[in-house]
Amino acid sequence: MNVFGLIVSIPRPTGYHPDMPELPDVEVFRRRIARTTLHREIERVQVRDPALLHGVDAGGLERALQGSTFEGTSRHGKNLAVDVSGGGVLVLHFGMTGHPETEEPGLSDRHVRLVIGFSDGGRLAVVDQRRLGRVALADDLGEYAARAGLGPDALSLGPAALRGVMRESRGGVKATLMDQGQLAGMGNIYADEVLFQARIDPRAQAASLDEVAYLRLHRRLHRVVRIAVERDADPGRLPRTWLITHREDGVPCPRGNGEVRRFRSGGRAGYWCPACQDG
DNA sequence: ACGTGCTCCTGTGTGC
DNA sequence: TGCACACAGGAGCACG
Repeated sequence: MNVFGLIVSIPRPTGYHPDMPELPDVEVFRRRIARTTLHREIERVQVRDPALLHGVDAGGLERALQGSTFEGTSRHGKNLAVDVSGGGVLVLHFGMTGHPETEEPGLSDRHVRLVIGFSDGGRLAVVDQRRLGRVALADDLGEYAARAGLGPDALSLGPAALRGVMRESRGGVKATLMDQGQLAGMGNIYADEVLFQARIDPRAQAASLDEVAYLRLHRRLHRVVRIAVERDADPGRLPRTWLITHREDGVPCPRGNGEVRRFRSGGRAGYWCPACQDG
């Protein structure tokens, strides 16, 4: 290894993903939008990328929003809804790389896909580099969730309900956790995190776990989401004992047991600690 | 009813 | 310097 090899091998923060909107991230988005955009008259709607619109065109979105105000927010899984005073909700899904900008958005940013301008000069923008996000209208978020075939929000499931979902599944525990039709909100990153903290082998069949493991799964899911939201889902502020900042094959386990391993399922990379996750 | 693999999409890093 | 390719992963789809 030469000097250049040393330089390029300086570890960049692994697992740092500025945009990976899963349940905790979307909850942070929701709170920010609730803090900053309510009760302000919508003056203009600028659709910069119609590809994000689902079931509505630019004109329809403009008619639904213009002159109205946002009056409240809700979240279901990874979907965020903003109540529109004229009726209905604006539903936002951030795909893999999306996020809302509520401060002074850099409007020249070419990744800005939607700008909602308020009459007081403020704005709400949707930024989405990879254009996998979605903007839609619905009567309410429950109606949208039903139409989209989403299961209950992951946080709304009690221990017995989560156990029920797992016991009825014939798939893997990680795939079931990420199945938005069973429970909505878990993505690749947080599914790995919850399984790591619950000490469950991600390759296990969902129905094969013992009762204690289901309880751990439920408890850890809630705890992981709560702490992540408290810390604005900012990986840099999450506990260093979490897997999320150690998503790299061969690095030491953040809990001090062996090494983190990469595995693949369904074309997706996952990470786990074989020494910790033996349940 | 599962998993797998492909597609959408853009940006980054790596190998030749 | 460029070209090809893998990878990132949310979600929907065809396939076996």
